Amino acid sequence: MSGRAVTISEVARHAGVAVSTVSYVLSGKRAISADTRRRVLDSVRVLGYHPNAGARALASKRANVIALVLPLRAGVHVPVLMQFATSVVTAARRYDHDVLLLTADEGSDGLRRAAASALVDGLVVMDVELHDSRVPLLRDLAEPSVLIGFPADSAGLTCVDLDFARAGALCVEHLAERGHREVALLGAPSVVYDRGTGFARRTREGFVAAVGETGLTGVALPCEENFDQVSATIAELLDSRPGLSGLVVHNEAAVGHVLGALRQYGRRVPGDVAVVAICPDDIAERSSPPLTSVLIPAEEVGRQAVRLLMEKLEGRAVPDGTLLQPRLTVRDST
Amino acid sequence: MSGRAVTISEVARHAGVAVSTVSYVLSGKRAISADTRRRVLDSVRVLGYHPNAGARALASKRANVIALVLPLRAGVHVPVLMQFATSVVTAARRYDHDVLLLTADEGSDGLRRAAASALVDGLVVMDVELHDSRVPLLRDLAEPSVLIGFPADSAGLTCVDLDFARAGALCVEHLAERGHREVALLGAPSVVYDRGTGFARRTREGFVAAVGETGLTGVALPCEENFDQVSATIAELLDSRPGLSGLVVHNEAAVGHVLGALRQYGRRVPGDVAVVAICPDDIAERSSPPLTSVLIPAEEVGRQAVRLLMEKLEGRAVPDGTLLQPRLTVRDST
DNA sequence: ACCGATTATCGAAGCGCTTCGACTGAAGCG
DNA sequence: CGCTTCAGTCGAAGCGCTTCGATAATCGGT
Repeated sequence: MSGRAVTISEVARHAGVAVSTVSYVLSGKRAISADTRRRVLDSVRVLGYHPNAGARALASKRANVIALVLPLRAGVHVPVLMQFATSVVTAARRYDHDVLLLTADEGSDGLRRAAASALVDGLVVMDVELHDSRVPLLRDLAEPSVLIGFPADSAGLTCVDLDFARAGALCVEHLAERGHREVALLGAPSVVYDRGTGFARRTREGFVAAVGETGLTGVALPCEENFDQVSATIAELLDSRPGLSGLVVHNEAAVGHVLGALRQYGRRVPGDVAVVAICPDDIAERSSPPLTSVLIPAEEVGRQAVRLLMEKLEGRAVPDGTLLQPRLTVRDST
Repeated sequence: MSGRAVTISEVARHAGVAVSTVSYVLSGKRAISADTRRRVLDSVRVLGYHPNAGARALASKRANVIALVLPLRAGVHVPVLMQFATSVVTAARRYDHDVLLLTADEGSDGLRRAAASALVDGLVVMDVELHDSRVPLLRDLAEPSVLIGFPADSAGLTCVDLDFARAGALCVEHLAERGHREVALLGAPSVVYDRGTGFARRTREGFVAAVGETGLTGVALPCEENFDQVSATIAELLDSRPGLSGLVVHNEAAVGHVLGALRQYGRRVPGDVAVVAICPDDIAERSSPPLTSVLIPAEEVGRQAVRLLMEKLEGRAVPDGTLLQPRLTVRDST
């Protein structure tokens, strides 16, 4: 129950200086003598001063808050989302910014409101689809934004993402190196492709292209997320392609089921079928056997997104697209 | 690229009224004639006016923002966390509030900073442990807060949660009704119990108590989250307790593995072993067979937390503890 | 020892909003 | 019919901060 909040003028009085001097000590925007600085900082500490965010925002026209816009869709793997979110928050704090959480269900209006009311200085928009309704708005919003994911037309926007095409290709190349000749991709549920979700489609494209380039045989299939359907898909696959010996799984919710189904049909991993997953490390590690995988570098994507946004807030120019290179970790499944 | 933001005085000029009149139209705090109201609202629409959040916060001493404090711990199931988060955001928006995301890694300082700088009007703190270091701070913060989860000593705090003890008991009662005499609880990883996580311990207590009351035989075991360890635990369990026919699983990450292990050892569900899970519906539904389950009503918990916080912000008194009653959905596993 | 440049500090003017008190005219009342 | 009452509106005073320009005080250079 601290009483009324301490204001800058109380700090000034306590330190025996002008209000503006306190402000300059705290912001560092003008030279202040070492002696004065110390006295002011002491007073700040003694009184427990915290600048009032609203007043600061009003006077400086900077809220020091960025918006994080999350999707609320089926088929996006939530833990990965959460990794993005926490890395965005952590990164933002390093730039002395806070994060306001906006969810997609308020739609574009939510973005417009937050931006127009100067609640936030900029936006990080997650899980952008190929034809995303928020994109036109972002394009002509006064506030800068950074997208995680690439829309079909990314002109005039700043986007960051893992290079999913490369990730898909990397998996194929790894399997090819291991001597596999016939491979398959089990991807997202079909609804995700239909919706035009960039990362799913791009992974598939990368997979297909790499299959061509390496001279392998391969199919890419969507993959639902319940055990029975996964099991049926696997059964059909094993049946129709007896030469199949390599599997790429790009579906966090289904990897466990895939392994279960293979076990069910008596296929050993990696003896009979090698499996590469595109998923977070913890999932790969707690599977049996631990899976060779390409992880989504959520932490880095979030960090880069914030860094780019901060650069834009400073008025600096930034590259339009940033594609992070995937890395494959070999474990026991290939 | 909307130019400079529209201010209330531009709206006032456009509508031919005083600034204060516009303010009263928008807030409804004084009577305004129907005619004036219409003119003002028209101007607001035409000009695309959005009140400046900082100015509003400064003048009214209300930011209309609440903080959502998320944990960043292992062993908490992330999708459930996310459900909480989105329901908090959605609920807050219905009260015309936004949500600032704070993560636990900033610790208590983060809470203090957000509160002291008047960035937020109140806090919702998720996943509170029995002995949570944030609790003392919350207790004497000027800003109201609501906890999701119960600390050991909840005096002077407002807490909401699912009644996990009841949830554990409910599972046992259901198995007893189905005629099972010997049951087991597979809970969280042991680290979660050691940490003093309320929901894990309370579920176990409820389970144990109900086993006693119904006259069944039962054990409660922690459960790690990788397949091989789950498989070993199940093997040992089946081996040491041949009469075992009912399983309660309170571990979202492990349910899939549990079913896989039972399949591996030739046990049919529910023929040989009945399984009840405490987990979100989507996990229960996409398992094979679909699991009888008690779900964590994340949506309702979040909504209630926000409601309670809003009541406190209005200065109304609220109950200290709110326990939500669990409901069991019968599916194909029992 | 005087001058322009520098350095350190102050005072005051807002930033855009809410809210209080005051004012006006019309309605209600005996 | 003069008086209160009240609905409807206005003007102005802040809210706590940043920032601009001004003012002293200090300094090296000559």
